[in-house]
Amino acid sequence: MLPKVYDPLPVEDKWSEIWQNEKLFISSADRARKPFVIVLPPPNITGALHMGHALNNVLQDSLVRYQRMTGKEAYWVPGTDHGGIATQNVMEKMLKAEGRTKEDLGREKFLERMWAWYADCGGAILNQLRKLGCALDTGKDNVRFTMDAKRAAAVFEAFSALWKKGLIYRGERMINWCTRCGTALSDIEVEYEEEKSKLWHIHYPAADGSKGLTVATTRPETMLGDTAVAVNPEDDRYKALIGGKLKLPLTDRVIPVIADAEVDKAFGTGAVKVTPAHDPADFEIGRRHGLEILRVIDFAGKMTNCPDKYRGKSVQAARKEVVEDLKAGEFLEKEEHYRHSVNKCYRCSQHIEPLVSEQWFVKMKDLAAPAIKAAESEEVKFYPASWKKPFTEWLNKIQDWCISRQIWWGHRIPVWYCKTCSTAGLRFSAAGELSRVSFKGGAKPLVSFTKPGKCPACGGADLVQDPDVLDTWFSSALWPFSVFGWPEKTGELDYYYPTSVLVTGYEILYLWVARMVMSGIEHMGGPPFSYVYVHGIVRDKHGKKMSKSLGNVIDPLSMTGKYGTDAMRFTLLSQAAGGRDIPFSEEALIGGRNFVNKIYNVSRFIMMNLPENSGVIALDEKQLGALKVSGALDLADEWILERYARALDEVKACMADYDIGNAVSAVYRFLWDDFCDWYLELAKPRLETTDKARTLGLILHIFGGTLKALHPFMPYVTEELFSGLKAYTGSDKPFLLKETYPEGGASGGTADADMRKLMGVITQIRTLRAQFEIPPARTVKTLITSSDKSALELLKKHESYISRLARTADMEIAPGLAKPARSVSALSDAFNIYVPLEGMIDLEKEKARIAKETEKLGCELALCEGKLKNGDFISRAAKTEVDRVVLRKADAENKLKRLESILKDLT
RNA sequence: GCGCGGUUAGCUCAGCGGUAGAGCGCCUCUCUUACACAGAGGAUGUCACAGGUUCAAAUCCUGUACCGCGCACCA
Repeated sequence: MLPKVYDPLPVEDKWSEIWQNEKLFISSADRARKPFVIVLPPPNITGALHMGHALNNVLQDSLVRYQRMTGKEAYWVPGTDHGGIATQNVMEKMLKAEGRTKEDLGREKFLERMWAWYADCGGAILNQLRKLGCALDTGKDNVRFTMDAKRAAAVFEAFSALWKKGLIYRGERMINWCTRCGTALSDIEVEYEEEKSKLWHIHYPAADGSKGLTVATTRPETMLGDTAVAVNPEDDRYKALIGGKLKLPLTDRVIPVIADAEVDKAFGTGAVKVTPAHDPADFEIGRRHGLEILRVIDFAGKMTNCPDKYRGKSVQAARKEVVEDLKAGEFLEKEEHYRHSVNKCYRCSQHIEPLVSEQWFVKMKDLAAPAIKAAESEEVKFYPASWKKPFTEWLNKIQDWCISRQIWWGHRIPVWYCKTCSTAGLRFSAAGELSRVSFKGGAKPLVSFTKPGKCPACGGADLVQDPDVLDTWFSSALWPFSVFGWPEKTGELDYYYPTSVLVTGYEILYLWVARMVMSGIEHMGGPPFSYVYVHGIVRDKHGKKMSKSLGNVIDPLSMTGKYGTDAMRFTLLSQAAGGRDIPFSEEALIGGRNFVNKIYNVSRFIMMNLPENSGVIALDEKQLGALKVSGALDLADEWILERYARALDEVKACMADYDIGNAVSAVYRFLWDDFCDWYLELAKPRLETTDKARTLGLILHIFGGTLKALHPFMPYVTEELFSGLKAYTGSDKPFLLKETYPEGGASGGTADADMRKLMGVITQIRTLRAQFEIPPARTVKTLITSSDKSALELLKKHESYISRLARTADMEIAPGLAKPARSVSALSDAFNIYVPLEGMIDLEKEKARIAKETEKLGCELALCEGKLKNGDFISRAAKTEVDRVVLRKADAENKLKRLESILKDLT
């Protein structure tokens, strides 16, 4: 005897292993079939997968499996991402726990550790993806890594091509510097957070001893690097001072007052201290006016180039001291409370220092233009479409991309320098490693994948590589074609590129998606995918972002362990609609688990009824067709086939729109509401008769098809149950993924309408029973009458449905039946239903029921009458609508009349 | 400041021009031989607010409020 409750774990372990061993998910460039390709957004090898990954992967898996079953050569390309700064940070933390730093190890040893970590963590991630049921082949030769040899070749090719086109350059610019990570970041890697702070008003006296002026700042410590004060040229308060000199407090420097139209007269005091080295806006002012760039904060976030007392102090400490000293010197006019946003590193949340530094950049304007066009023309189409605008707007405002990172883990910049020729431009650390390069100092770049044999200028062989690595997103940007071996012209590349759809969260739309589109167009001549399915973020149940510090992280694997993978997939998918964020709670998984159990129990029910060794009994399409033609099918059979077809049609329509959530719930509703609650209940008695084989055949046909239909969404339970029924369904395919997705093609016959009539009657009788507290086990006598003879015939013909599902006995179905005394009544369509209840009847209760019903119908009638009296409605509304209202009115009138007569008889 | 999304049953959300829906929760009855992770029945909403368009508005338009998220500026 099968257990009553489904146990997912052994099933999942079994199938995930079999699927991998059988190489079920591998794809070959089969030119006879249309490809459907998704490249997996490669997870960073920073640790375990989180809920967001689970959602992302479950969505992709559903698409891939569905497309595979509808006949496409579906391929989901797996891989992992080295994850640059994020992963290096993980390693640094581990080293810290050992009491060491990466410098203790040195670059080479550190990288060895990183590769060992990749082997562990990368493997673990693939394992987790397998557990989620992902149709990814995780075999060694199929899994890519953003830093493996082929991807390294792609990175070099891209860098070199952009360099040759003059799109990559090295320059001194204002960049975002994370003092904790010790590296430059691109503009989109900075996050902003509102913080309470102060606005300090500082008086700068004039150099000649006159009054001077007052500036307002949120960063007093940067005054040590001021090289001017700017005012608006139209500002009458300061016009006289323009061109004059000010004495910079706390220093012995004198700085000019300059006029710049960008200065907002209304903000603060209307006078701006200008620190070109440490503020992007000031940098621009400095550039316009040829101001000196005086760096007072170094790469470690410590003060430098300033009076001794501040030197070497942190920015925070210096700020405090500077404010105190200003106060002591009576330069501080006031302190205002002020809220403003501070820049934070997206990887470590520490403050970002804007500083001027020499870095590698990619010129973006020319690359962005065709990408904007692709989005606007919908060559690349977004789901939901609302992402198109932010996407193009971001590209329109794009700035050059800082691609160099001062970390060790990543693709080393493929640029070499001759020690002899470039001495002035190179700086070495104490350990003898090249630590910084300056083109301003004369370093001459040689772009090469491997170390060049000799310097083309002096013939010397002493060449060193640029110490920096590339932004991790540089290699990610190439992913949709690097995975297929680009720049080699491989068969895979030719067959699979461009890919079909990219599934990703909106948080990396600019970091990743935009850059893939640009690189695809630049290097491959066309966008890397035609659709971008943008999903939301999985949040906690209060809508808060899950984070370790908040302690609200839900681990997907512990959830699948507790509720089963299929349950979690179902829950995520049904909530994923519309690309919005998903508030996720453990309780939500219960619904999914219950559904899985329901499916399992259908199978269990079927198994219990199957004759042993019967061979194939499921009906195929041909047999069904024949039965239909010969009229051998019962109304319920016709009905369930119609509902089944309609559900499948809905799935098809939804999937075409990437509306996976609604596709799943269409099958859910069909299986649970139609198939289980009505059809199986009606089929039960027939399983005791000579109709058994035919009924079982139909059940197997539909249930087998439903399992196929559900398989893309809930792969494990469907595979397990389908395989258990194979001997009876006659399937010759080893796996559901090899089956053809069932087709709908609902015909719109009369079965549904007829069945609705019966269901209405049944529901009414059930309601009466419940309201008059008739024990479920007890049968009741029931009379059904109507003036509609053909409708009565329908009931008469299917009397057994009613007696079975409403537990009636001695039913009388005939026209003109009088309401028996001491009976309760209900209306359904054209039917009057009477249930005699000697002794049990509560007259007042029945009267109240009928009164309530009468009131409802009265409202309905009034509504219809109101509409029909309205001349505008008659003349302007669609004719079908007017007809409908006329019918509704007639129906309400008719029912009211019947109720009235029932009430009269009620004594 | 600009933009995007949200505001519907206690909770989470679907519906997006023709009589308010689902799941969970709640109440009543039932361990009826697939399933109590179930079945049957029930209660519950001026669809944020104000205008407008329309014969008809939760649904379209405009504005307001509140919530969330981007982007920019914040000296």
